[in-house]
Amino acid sequence: MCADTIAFETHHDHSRCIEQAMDEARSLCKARSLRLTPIRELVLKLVWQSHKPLGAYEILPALAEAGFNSAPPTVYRALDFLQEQGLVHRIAMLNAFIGCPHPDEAHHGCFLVCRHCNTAVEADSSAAEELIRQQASALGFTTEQQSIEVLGCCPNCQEPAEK
Amino acid sequence: MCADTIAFETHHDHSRCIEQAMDEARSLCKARSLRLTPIRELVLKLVWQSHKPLGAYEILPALAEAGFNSAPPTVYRALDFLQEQGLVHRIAMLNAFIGCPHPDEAHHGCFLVCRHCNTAVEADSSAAEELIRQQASALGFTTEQQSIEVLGCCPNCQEPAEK
DNA sequence: AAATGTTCCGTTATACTATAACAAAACAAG
DNA sequence: CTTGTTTTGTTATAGTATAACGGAACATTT
Repeated sequence: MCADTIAFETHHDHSRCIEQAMDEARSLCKARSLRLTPIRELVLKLVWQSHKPLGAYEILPALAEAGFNSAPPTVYRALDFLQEQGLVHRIAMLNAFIGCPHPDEAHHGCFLVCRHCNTAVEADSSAAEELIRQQASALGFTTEQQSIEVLGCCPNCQEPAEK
Repeated sequence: MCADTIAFETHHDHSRCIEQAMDEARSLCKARSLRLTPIRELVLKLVWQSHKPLGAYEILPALAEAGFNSAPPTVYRALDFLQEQGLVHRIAMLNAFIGCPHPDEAHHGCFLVCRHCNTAVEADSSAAEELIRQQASALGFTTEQQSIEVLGCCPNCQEPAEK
């Protein structure tokens, strides 16, 4: 499993994560002739404010501060767009959204979410996914979309916060 | 992957599924000295009415008909109990609940949900789970709880309802 | 630049999902 | 039968998400 474990590196330069994500988003939208509007850009940036999944309603106040309309449909529309383009993922267990570190390649991903610090890492789960796909296929089931989510304890929280 | 694919068998005798599930629940609760109260029993039976995941609010009217109080906390309390005892699982993608065909063994399970007919099958995913657990472990992440959910098309819906 | 069709956004209302908090009832054990 | 515990009733509210419609912004063609 290769993963962007940078999220688990406590003191990484997070501004670079944000910059890179925004750059990728811009070039990806350009390549696809899609409009990364100010709202969509801001929502993406807010989601990338940390490596912790963010609820839709946590985004609203920041939208309001930035002078935008801030009713739920606004943020959900932006999140829908970003999800469709693979720029963010939704974590169903948490009803929350997290930025995708490699939106170029189509994938589902496997999310490791720490119960203690709430940090989530997206790990490549292609081996497990393929295994599941094949086993489902043996039952006559055609896989269209997978969701693999793991709750547990990240490396930083192992010692200090037992239970 | 071994799975109770009976859910995909269109004309199976479903009353036997229900009976077996209720029997197992009764003996399991007896063995654990827990009370399978009338409400809990009814909720479990309702969840087992079909092999399609059921929303909590779809259970309420049936509770009311049966003469019980039917406010949300009633059904959520019952569902919480049933989940804790492994008698039902919650499918996060759907905000819905489904009966567990083998509540005796602790497990997470992998749910194959058909987009068309909504039928869900619980498949054993221990191989994939172990793979994920090991890979997470290599990143220093301790797995506590896994959720594997698959959307797709079941064997019965393959031909008729393409897209 | 004006007209036109499309996409995006603002706005209001509402649906759906889930839990908090506290009192009353049922139960189990001594 | 009394006491402590578990379960249920009840009211209220929190949290998550979408429907529907009109208006604004944008891209394209003339």
